[in-house]
Amino acid sequence: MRFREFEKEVEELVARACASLGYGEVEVEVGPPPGEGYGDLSSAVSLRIAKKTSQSPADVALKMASKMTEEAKGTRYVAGVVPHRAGYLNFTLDYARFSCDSIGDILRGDLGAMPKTGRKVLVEHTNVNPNKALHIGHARNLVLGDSLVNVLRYLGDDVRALNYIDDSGSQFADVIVGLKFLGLPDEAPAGVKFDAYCGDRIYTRVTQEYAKSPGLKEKESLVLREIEKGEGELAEYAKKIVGKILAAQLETCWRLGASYDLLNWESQIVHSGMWDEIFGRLKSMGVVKLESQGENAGCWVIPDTETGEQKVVVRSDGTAVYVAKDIPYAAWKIGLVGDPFEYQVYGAKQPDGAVLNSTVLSGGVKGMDFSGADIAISVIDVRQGYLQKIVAKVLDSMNEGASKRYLHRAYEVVALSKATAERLGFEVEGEFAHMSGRAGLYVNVDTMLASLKERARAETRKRSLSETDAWVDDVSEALAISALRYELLKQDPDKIIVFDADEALRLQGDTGPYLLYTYARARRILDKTDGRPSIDLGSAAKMTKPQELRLVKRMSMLDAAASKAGEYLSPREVAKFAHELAVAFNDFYENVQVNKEADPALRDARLALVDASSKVLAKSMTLIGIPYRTRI
RNA sequence: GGGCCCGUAGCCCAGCACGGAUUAGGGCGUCAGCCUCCGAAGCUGAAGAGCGCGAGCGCAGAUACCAUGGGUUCGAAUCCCAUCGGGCCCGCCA
Repeated sequence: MRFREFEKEVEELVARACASLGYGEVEVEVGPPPGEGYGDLSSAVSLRIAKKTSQSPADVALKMASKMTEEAKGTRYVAGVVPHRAGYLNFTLDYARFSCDSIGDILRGDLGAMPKTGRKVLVEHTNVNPNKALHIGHARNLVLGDSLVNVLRYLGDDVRALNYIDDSGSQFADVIVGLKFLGLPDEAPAGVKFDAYCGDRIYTRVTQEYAKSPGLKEKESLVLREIEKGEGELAEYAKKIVGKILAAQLETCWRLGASYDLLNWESQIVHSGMWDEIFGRLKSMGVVKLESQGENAGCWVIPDTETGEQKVVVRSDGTAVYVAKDIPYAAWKIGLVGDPFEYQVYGAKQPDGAVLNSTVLSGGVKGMDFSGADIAISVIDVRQGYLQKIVAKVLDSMNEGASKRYLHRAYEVVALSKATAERLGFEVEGEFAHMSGRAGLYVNVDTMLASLKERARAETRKRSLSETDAWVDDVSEALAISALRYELLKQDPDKIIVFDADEALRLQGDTGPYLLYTYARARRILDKTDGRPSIDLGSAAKMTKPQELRLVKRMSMLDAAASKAGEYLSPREVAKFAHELAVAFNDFYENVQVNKEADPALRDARLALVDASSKVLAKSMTLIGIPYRTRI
């Protein structure tokens, strides 16, 4: 987008000035000025040069500015260079030209999406154990991962979204225990989703029963063994149940706007033989060794040379531990092993129309080009950091530098506020309580969305008395999704989100609905006009109000926000951008008349600005998976 | 014992990645305003970041201010070290 071009011009000006004034190689950096009245872009190079050459920063700035003023005339967007007495160089934008170009680009459909990079990226996210409904902690994972997928695609990467299903773990096995050995029905009661039924009524129940009757716990290992074997009546039954749970979970995922390209199954990774191959290689390379003494005697371990500790990877009974299932998956992703899988269409329609595939061990097609990515990103909560590090270390030992291509996007958990946890019937000592699926302490996404939707519905109905119920329903759904996604995305991933049910129901202030409202406001202007959005250099020059200029400038920074999001694997940069753009638009809206403007050329230019900025807002919302409506 | 993360107004957060220009921004809440004017899910203003008390004032203000104390620097909310408080991880569970 055009702001980046302006930046480049400024960087070149500065670099040339440094060279011609004999300052030598200086790292040119430009950034946003601290506030208005300091131009549109600033550079502190003069401070650095002053230090190097022991001159006063103001003098350096003055010299450089006078050098650049002449050259600036040859640029497209740099209107002027102003030295500041503190030693900064401030550059101002030629707004007429800039507005004309920026708005023109966007109206022609150029929203800053980048050309293909050729980089193949896998993003693994969601990964909910198939034994319960998604709770709001899972939603944080999904929102982060799904938004990241969108952002990276916008940045030109070839991205596949992966969802890993742990269908051979104890959490899932416990559901089978409940169904098979506690005699619980394998149909959910009317009105209850199957995933919620399994999580809320079976899994928690089985956990309680384990405490009461120790014999039952043996059934868990029986189920695990049968599942691992992969054949027989119990295994077939488990397969059927996992499919039902997954289908219910995916409904929620899709409702949240996520979509996936591939489902990976833990059971298939185990059966694929990848681990045996990798294990063999690790043995011959001496990365793992058979411990002969101490408490790990009889186990294959990875020694940590720094701490002297060991991580067991194969138990003394010969079975592989959890990380040993993660290692082949990771190696498969970045192409350190051959692709043993075949692929089949999973057969359900996703919201964005993308085809969802599933791995199979036989009966599918080969060579779907999922494995062997340049970069693999795993969105997994911070508690798995240690294990992810071990995985990365093993990858490095298989292939020098491999861990640079295997990235863990960690994020902190979602906890429940004291008030919310207590309302669920739990006693809380501190300020908040960690969720626990086992204990039944969590807030399901579907439940939360239902509450949000009801609140949104009441508000929407109040404002639109003559609309149909279907319309109100659609809008309320969009508001509910936006509220939840924005809430989970806007906060720093390193910080725990303390979720408070009341607080989260807010539809005002810095929320998702603010974005929808702003978009609808903008579209309203375009609906109500007789004019046509159009712009040329002459009409662009008539837009001189600070609110107009701020809006144009902000709008042209979407690509910069997305780049930052991609660089730091942090899509909330886009959420922040969307919010800032919405603020800029509302400021414009309150202070600048569009349809009442008497000068038709200026009116049309403003219409063009409204059209363009609303398109950018919509695009930024799409990147973070927030739906928008022309009216709400 | 080892490691990771967090600590910014009553509450929640942004700013920290690359140290700089100032009133350290925003939301919630509180108080006061704005719909004969393109949608009030919006916007504007005030109070709120140190100390004291009769809670509104007073004291500060070459400046005090981002948990506390040091350090680096011409310059620190931002970098480094230590300390305190909170959370998490370190299993032949997954």
